Amino acid sequence: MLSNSSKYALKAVLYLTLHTDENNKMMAKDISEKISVPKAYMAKLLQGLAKREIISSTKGPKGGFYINPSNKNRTIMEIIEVIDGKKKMESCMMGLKDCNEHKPCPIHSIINPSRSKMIALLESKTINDLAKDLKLNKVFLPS
Amino acid sequence: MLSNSSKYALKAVLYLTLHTDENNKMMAKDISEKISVPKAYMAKLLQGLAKREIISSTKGPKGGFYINPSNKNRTIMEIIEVIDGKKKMESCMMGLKDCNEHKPCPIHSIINPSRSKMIALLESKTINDLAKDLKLNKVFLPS
DNA sequence: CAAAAAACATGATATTAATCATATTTAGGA
DNA sequence: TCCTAAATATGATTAATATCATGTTTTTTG
Ligand code: FES
Ligand code: FES
Repeated sequence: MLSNSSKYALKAVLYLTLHTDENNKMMAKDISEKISVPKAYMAKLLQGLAKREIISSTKGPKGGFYINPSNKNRTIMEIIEVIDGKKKMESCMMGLKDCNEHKPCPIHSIINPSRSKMIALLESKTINDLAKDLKLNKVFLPS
Repeated sequence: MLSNSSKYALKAVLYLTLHTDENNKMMAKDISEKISVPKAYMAKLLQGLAKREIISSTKGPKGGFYINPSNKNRTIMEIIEVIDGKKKMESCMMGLKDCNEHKPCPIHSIINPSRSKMIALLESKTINDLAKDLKLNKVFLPS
């Protein structure tokens, strides 16, 4: 439902939101250490996120990755989509071509209401929302 | 969240529930064709399900796989657990060691209520429940 | 009892996802 | 301007899933 890569990406984006801005950038290597993600893998993910403008980056000395104000308004779902693709979460869990009320699979009624709720929330919450919770110590980032 | 193998297993079990009993058994090959699952893979899955007594089987000519009355009371979750293992569905979606209210990850409050609901339903619905829906044409099995 | 038909057990291959490595480009500072 | 530090692009390796193949055991039937 959520790939490993998405988890790492989300962790990284939240970490960056808490600890960086235009004049406090951070290198891939350091981020990877802070959130315990393999560094080369982290770098690749961050590059992908930067390309899609989920996060910001600058090259060269004193460069690095960071979050600027417009980045903060991305929703959680946007991050997941960039990594896993749009439809992964919405596809039929039993393998029907498309998942809908009109021709539901046997577990559609079990899965779908909860999943829809979940998706709606992921689409409404921004990374800034979650960052606020983190600052208040209401929630915790995996080591 | 739900492996390919689990999907196939669930499809197969439901198909068997509709079309077999002690004196109407079915071979792996035929089941695989009916539900469009590669036959060797299907056979392996069915053997695993039989070993854990999710379905029944007999060897030799006129043998095959089938569902008996006691098999029918298994829950959907039991099938998923046999294939994917117990904890796969309950683990933290961001990678925290354990998922609980006491030390939640940033998306716990988004994910967990819906997921708990889903799990509870999967644990309460039996394959017989779903088979009834199928008979009434309320739901449909993937080709 | 012998032969054949089926599941069973086990291992091999292929595909995909995760991880690693490295050469290229860009930007800052001496 | 040249050196160096960083991201970027691209591809290679490894690990995990999914898929395939084959020999062994059990049971029915002639
Ligand atoms: S049709 Fe299968 S989950 Fe909706
Ligand atoms: S703590 Fe992460 S999903 Fe519950």
